[in-house]
Amino acid sequence: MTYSIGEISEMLNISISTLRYYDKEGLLPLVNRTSGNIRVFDDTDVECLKMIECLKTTDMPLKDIKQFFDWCEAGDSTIAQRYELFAVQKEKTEKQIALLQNALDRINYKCEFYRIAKEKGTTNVPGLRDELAMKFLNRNAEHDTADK
Amino acid sequence: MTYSIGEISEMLNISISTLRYYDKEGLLPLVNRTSGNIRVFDDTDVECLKMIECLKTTDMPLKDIKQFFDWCEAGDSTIAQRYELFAVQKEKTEKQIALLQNALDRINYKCEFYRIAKEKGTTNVPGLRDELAMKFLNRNAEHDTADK
DNA sequence: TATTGACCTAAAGTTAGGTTTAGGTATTAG
DNA sequence: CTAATACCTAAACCTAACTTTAGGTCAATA
Repeated sequence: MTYSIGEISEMLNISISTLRYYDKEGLLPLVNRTSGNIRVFDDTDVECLKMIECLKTTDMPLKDIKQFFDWCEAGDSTIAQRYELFAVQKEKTEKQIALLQNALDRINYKCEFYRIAKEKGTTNVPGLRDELAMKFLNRNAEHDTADK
Repeated sequence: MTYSIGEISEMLNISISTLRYYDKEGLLPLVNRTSGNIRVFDDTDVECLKMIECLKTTDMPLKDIKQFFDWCEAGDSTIAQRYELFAVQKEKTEKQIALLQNALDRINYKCEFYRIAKEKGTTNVPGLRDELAMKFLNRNAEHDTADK
């Protein structure tokens, strides 16, 4: 199966200009062209793009993704580097998930805090501590006092 | 307890120039100054900065973080908006974690693939499929054929 | 008193990862 | 044959989030 750039754009939800940008940056070294210079994508190009999306999700910079594809092109002599790249990315991604989980816990606490504050009509809820909200409350109280 | 910008920078591992940038962008509306115009941070400023770090982890843009602090300053009339902000961010973060987990699964597969490829000295490992590696193998094979 | 180190501002510069624009080519439907 | 649509390149532009630079102030120390 082959696809035009427009079809790939629809399939993978990547804008046409982004696909061309990736190509220009050397991230799609295997894309063929017609005699009329038009890009022809096949299923393995789709695999490449899915790998790009996967690595981009983990915040790998495009230049590192390109490095990976360059190593792929270079052949079996670069297997160790490629292994290393994924081993490092695995570590980074696990850390990133842990950080996000931590952030999510704090956000859940805030959700709960504001859910109750919404019910009560005030952030000054006895028994529910929120340093940040308290700071603003105190600041506003000082203002009010100063105003008098 | 109060802290200088340098102490805060060390404590939270945020560069001094970034702290000043946040202040300039209005993300630290509550930081006091000495008579000599020097910033004096207190523990609630530390809380603010931790909240900024938390939200930044979840990829919230600084302008949205500023919006949150602006709502905090505005007082109880913005509780519903603040609740909504955290509810939305909770959803986004859960999705982001799921995406990352998915990417991690693929990366783990790649690690395993390259661990074995490293052992065997080739990516052409029978029984272990890797579309991407195969593409490069085939391409190189075509090259070799064309070269003859 | 002089120097050192930490602080200040404003403004320019940087980087990644695109998008937009301008001008042109290729393919297909009527 | 021609008009519409999809494709092409090169180069300029854009945005977020910083960082760097240049020129100056403040505070403690020798």
